[in-house]
Amino acid sequence: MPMDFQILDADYEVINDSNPVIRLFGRGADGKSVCCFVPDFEPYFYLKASGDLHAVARLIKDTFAQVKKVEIVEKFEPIGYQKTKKEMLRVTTHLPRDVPEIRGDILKLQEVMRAEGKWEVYETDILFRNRFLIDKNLGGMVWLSAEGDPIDPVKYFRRSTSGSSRCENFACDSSILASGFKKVENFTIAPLKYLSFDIECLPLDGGMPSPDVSPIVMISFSFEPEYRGHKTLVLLARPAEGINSDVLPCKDETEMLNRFFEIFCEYDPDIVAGYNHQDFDIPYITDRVRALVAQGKAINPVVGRDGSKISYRRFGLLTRTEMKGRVVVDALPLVRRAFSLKQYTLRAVSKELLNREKLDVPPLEMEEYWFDTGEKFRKFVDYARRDAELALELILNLRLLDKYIALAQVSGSLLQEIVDGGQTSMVETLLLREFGLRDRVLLPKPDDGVSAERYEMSSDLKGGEVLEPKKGLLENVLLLDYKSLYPTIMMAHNLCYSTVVTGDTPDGATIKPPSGGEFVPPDVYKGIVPSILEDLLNQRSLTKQRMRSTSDENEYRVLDATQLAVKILLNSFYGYSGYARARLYNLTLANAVTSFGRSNILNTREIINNTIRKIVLRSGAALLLDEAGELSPHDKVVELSVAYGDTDSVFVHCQSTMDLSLEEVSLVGNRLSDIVSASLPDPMELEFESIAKRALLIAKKRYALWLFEPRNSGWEDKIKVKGMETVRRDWCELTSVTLNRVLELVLIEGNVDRAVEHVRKVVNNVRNLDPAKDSEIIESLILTRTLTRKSESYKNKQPHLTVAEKLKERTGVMPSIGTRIPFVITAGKGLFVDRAEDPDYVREHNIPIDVDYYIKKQILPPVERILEVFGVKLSSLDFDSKQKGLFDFEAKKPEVKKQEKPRPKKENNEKPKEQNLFKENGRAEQSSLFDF
DNA sequence: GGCTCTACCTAG
DNA sequence: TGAGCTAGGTAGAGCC
Repeated sequence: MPMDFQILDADYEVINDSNPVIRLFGRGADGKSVCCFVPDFEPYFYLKASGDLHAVARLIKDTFAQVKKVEIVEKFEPIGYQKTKKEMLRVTTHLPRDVPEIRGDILKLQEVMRAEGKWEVYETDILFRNRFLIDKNLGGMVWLSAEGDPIDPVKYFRRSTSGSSRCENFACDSSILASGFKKVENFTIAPLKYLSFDIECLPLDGGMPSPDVSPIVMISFSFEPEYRGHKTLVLLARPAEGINSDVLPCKDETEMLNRFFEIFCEYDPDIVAGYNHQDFDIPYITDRVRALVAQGKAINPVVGRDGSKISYRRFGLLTRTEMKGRVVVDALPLVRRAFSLKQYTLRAVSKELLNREKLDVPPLEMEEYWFDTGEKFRKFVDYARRDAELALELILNLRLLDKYIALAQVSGSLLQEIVDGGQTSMVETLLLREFGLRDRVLLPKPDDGVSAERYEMSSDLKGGEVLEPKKGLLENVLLLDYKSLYPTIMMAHNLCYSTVVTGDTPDGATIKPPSGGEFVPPDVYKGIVPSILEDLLNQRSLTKQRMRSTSDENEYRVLDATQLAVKILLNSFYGYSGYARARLYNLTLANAVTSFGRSNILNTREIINNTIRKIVLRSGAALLLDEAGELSPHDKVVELSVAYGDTDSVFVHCQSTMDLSLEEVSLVGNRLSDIVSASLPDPMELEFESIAKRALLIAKKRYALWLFEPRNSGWEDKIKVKGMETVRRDWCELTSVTLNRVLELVLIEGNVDRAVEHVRKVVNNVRNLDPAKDSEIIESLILTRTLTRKSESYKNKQPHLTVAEKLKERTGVMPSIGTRIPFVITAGKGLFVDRAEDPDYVREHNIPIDVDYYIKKQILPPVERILEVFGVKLSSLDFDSKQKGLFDFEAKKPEVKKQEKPRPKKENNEKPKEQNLFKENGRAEQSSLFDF
């Protein structure tokens, strides 16, 4: 009977020291965990040699015992348009590890052969499991239907010396030896099992615990679905009585650890979650087990589905863990990537995203709590439990994995690689597959020297064009943008590694980008990357189509994640081409893409400003001047000018002597989109996005819009802020709240007077700040900045570095690189960097705040940048001088009624990245402090 | 006050 | 945040 399962992980095992067997781990539709063994797949790579290839082939076979066979094949080289394929050698080895072993030495045969030219090896650094997945057109989270007989992995591996000890603990529900398999289309996700865990250590003197000496005293679990009726479970490293049922007291730490591994394997999770467990808990457990074993304790730390033990590897600062057959998912980096927050402590994240409180036990009192027998002990246990719960809730409630699962499916990379890494592995997987199908070989990864050289060169890569904004407050601004600009440029102009002219000269005309270089047109050779992009684009529209027709909520979510994943992949190829560590790096290509982009946006501006110039609105139609002919008094003439644009967007200012309704402005928007799109090569398209009733343009990459978007038969409005201090995390909340209010008053109510009045009040309140009374006010004065490097690598002092070093002095623990450090500026003399202080410390010690700094450096400059558009001067804001009536900005009432007050509630899965003033919960809270 | 440099964060 | 890219604004600090 065929077995259907979703591929979670893959690797290989060597049988009899001679035959590699692929192992595919997965979860079946029936809920069973599966290991599927696939024999008979062989490792190989390519060699470009010169001279008599038959002789070279013989020499290779004679020289290397690792080589199983050598064949002559016809292949294109990786980069450049080529008229014909070249003969190359495909070298098959016995074992996967033979490939890296001989790839260097094989090149030395060139001397032996006294051959001309330069020999090269290709595809020598592809992991065997990936080679298999790529060649068989499989991939991570793909559904597979496998035929074959059930086997006992223990017996199967008995012949193998390397695998025998491990497979004793083989942990899959079923194993089969595949005789055949095929990919299955299935838009559901297997019933995955999620487990998260968290450890508590007893540090010495409240400092950082060290695995050599500091014991693990508790391990908490959270399960989805339940484990034997438990949603959570807390293991204790000591006996205890009178504790509820979700607690498992053990004799000692060793017994607790053994129970941990037993429960772990019995539960058999697919997803192993935690918060920062990749960097902390897993390495700690690994080292602690090693320390205990060294003391003669017996611990069997199995976590892998194949019976492998817990382990980790450090690459510099980065830690990687692997649990065979499972996927290790650390919620911390996922939350970081998905949400722009001021801090990423579990406490801050839970509060912000789950609206859940983390419980707390002060580090210095942990010992006291642990040895307590009453309330404190129970608190400690609940605290541990809560942390495991929160980690799992983050992943499940926020659906953090959906996107990654879809990315795995669309790109063909394994889920673990995608969760751990960036775009590189996905792009390379797609490239390898497509290059293979088109008989083109791929380069190995460049070594560090080559990457460094390329890195120097990358200054030769120019990016997008940013148009100078028409600064000030504008009414009726159309927002148009190019849908997937760079991918569509690559498709439209056939830009690819395989079409760039580097050697062979094509017959006929070529495509010449503004940046230089030449590319062959698609009828000469259709580019590989453009083909991949085309497939992705088609896949996206098919997915969207299916979304419209499905009524199944789960399927809808999977499809939505899929179309998002496709979009991400579409946009990854350009970046890869200019990435110094890419297998395929080509600045001619990368520059061609951006240069077409730049000339495109400039052309667009030219067309709108000088070719179209005006649109005539007449009986529900938007006409060009030519089409309109003679004008009548009923016509509305709209004058167009591009007010701003950045890379792929254009803001068009619509001016008329008469009032314009949103519907009328839309007519113009649709017409512009049609005209400009028609002038572009397929599939490039300028889309009409939305209308800004008012737009405040401050500088390049800094603006605020009062946006209207069509929503079933009506309009939905919101404020969108880009680049300004309200969306920047290195400004305090008081700044963003104040600025948001100012923007709201100016953009929606058009009332500059009230904005000025508001700022005055805020300034006054800060001036008269009484920190003893308003200790919580400090909250809104906290700035945060990321610690980006080691102390010694900073050339200048930095406020957050000052604070980080103070923290190290006080607690003994230096915050790690990548942490966002909160700080406030305290009163005193001297440089401001020296007056940065930890907010908690300030609160505890009642240290006065530098009120002047907050007024002069935090509130006024950003506010002034906005208000100076209306002629308001800074001096009028700081003092209670009476400066009313100087400016009289009379706002026209918007002709479309604003949507009624109740705004959509902030949902948990909504990214706070995009600021919406009305959702700013800060406003209501702050109003008692600053806004009366 | 203007200029240069470092540092950070954001737009796209 | 040790692996996609560039463009660009603003601040602090040191220098003239």
